[in-house]
Amino acid sequence: MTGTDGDSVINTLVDPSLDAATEAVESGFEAERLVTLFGRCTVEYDGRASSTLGLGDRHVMCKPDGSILVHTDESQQPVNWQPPGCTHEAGVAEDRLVLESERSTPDERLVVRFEQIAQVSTFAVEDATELTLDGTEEDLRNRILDDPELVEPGFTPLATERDTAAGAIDIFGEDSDGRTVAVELKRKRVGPDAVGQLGRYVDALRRDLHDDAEIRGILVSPSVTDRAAELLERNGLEFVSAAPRE
Amino acid sequence: MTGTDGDSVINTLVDPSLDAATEAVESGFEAERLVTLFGRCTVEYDGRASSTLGLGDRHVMCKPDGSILVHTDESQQPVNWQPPGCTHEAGVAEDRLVLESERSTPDERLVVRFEQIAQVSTFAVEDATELTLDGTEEDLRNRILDDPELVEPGFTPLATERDTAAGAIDIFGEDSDGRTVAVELKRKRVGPDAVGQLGRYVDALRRDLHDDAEIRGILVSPSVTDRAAELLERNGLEFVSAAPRE
DNA sequence: CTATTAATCTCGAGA
DNA sequence: TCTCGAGGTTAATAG
Repeated sequence: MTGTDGDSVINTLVDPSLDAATEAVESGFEAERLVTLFGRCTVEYDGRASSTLGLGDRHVMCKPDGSILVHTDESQQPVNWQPPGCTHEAGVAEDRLVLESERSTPDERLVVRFEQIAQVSTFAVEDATELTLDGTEEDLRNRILDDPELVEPGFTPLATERDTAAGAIDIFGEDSDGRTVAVELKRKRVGPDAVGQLGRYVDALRRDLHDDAEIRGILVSPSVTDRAAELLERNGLEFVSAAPRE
Repeated sequence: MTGTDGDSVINTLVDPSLDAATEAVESGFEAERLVTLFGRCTVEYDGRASSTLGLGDRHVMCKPDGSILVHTDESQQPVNWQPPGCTHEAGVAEDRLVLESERSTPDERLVVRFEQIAQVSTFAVEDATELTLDGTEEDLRNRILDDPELVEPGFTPLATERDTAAGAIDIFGEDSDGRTVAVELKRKRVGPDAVGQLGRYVDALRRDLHDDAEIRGILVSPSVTDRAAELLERNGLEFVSAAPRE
């Protein structure tokens, strides 16, 4: 097996002694490596909420940015975690490897106690590249700024992220009759919440502009739910179907 | 090293050959084990959105429930993933280990191509216990049902999850004067969205009950933002401060 | 720091 | 299957 010393890309121990495991984790933290453990453990969390998790086999990942993830064999989401910026510590208590992760603002603490450690690995990670993502709300905005007729013939965008007392309007513009138009963009099918958001912007515009001119609110998304459609109708708002791509 | 055969709790290969790695991953999928890989790879995703990720060292976890997670050394969130229910496949193409994860409704596909594989592990996971979590919205609801005076003296809960055309009201009840009260609960400080939600419930009640009786809407949370407070005021809604615990 | 909103949000419940 | 709302949401961005 390669990588039993701390300078290798990988350092892996299978069924390690308590001392060997502790030393591997500590030196992994020290060297700012990605550290993973697999074994039988309990987990306690206290902070914004609090939780306990009884004994079971879990996969624990500690990242050099201070985040920690505890995964079971189910679900995309970790069963417990801490966000980046936490301080990790490894120690031994009552003959068990104990991982502690803490942060402040808010005060939060995660403790993992291993009854049995099946594997410890530490990895040196080199990753220069970044993700490029398409099909976001920003793509939908760019599509509409490129071709405002997707909203309606004669629509003229005047600003993006135009600020109001209720928040920023995605696209602020006017229609062919010179009426003010607030456009709210959503990349996918939306429910009543998005209609409420648009309604608040239109209301804020009416108060901000305090004139009697008609102000239109248009929700642009691939589709809306029935309740959202009702709410649009009742609030005198409009809907235009458009998607971020295709 | 223990666990080089597929029946052990762990099966780990460090710097494996392409064939050995492929065989380990395939037998891990077959045996419904938790499979992890670490190595230099690219990732492509196409589905609800689409993304590409260039070469870099990443940790990949495939769970027996069909989920897959690709982690870099930063961030709590995976850089790419698929939800549970996907079909995993491992294969070799152009001298590289390729993992493919697919699902339908919606059609989504994730492809990981390894240029170099530093480690492959498969784990047999036994985990009978479930997480217990405190400090949730349900805890806040139970607190208030135990002691309705937390809302106000004389408040009487009549139903939880009371259905309206706009959705379910957390706590439906009446005040000491017999007026209908809709209570919306939030476990933490809230913004304008929660006020909109409460407003929709109250409006729906007014339409559903179609009488002229006054209907009160009360938001219960630890605190509200300034804009939320304004919006409450403007919509004739009320706020009571309470938290899920302490 | 706080506030606001997007997200391949995820997840669970209910129809 | 879709819809809806909670979440220790997380993450990014603006103030």
